[in-house]
Amino acid sequence: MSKQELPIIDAGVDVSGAACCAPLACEPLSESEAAELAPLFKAIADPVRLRLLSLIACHKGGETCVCDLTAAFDLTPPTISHHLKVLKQAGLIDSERRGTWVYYWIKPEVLARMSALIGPASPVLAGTA
Amino acid sequence: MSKQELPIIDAGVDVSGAACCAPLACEPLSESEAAELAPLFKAIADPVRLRLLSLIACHKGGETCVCDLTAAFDLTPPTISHHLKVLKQAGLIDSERRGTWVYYWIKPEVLARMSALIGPASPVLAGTA
DNA sequence: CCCGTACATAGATATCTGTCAAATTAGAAA
DNA sequence: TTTCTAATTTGACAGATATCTATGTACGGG
Repeated sequence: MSKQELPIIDAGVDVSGAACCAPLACEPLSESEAAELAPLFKAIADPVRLRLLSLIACHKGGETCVCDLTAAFDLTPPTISHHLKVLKQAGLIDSERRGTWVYYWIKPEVLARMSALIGPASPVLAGTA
Repeated sequence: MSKQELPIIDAGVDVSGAACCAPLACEPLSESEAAELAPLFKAIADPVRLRLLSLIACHKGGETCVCDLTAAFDLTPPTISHHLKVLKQAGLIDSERRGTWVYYWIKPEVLARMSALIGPASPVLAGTA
């Protein structure tokens, strides 16, 4: 948050006085906000993890055991376990062991926050549409 | 789309007849859908590119010249150019050269599609909330 | 035409990431 | 306890990625 409050608006003005760009409209993401949010998107920026998330979310009851997830891919159990760990460490899912099996479920609030951030009403990404 | 229509629901049933999971609720992402969508999220899964997108989107008039973007970072112009290329190849932004400067703008439809996919009303990620 | 500025490309390199095989932990059942 | 199954951890390795320097291209002004 140190060099981020520099007047970005003043940039792009050459000596002739002709600005190359219009000023800002909404408030852009700060460096620290971006650093905080990027890992969330990185967690779902993989086809396997996207499908894992989808499979977990679509399960009636809201939770899925790892055995079902592993069965849906050509990948080895360690690889699935790795991807689940990435999703969990990002805060997108949570898990609990019950007996032999481990169950995973999604945390919808986090997904909703990410969705809102890139959605049409976002205060940091409000499009021109 | 080959092995994806396998009965995932049947997995997780052990010999004792006790299922470890409930069946599916909504329709999960297919392998090809995930392969198509993941690169979109990968494009914004970087703090620099997230801020670039935000800076571009927040610019009044809907477009920004590269000089402004480069000025907002500690990175070299080639690095910014690289990230803009990644965003453009993913289809999130577009650009045009006008005289000396090159202008970038976002494509809100694509962002909106991504937002809807992970949002609360998603048919492939409908949460338990 | 030549020069300077804005931006992109090419090449090099250090780091990160996805995957697997092998070993490990946790629980259930005999 | 011993054994079997479910899931995770570890270690290794190939491939991707973010960044830089150096070079190239496009445009405008003398």
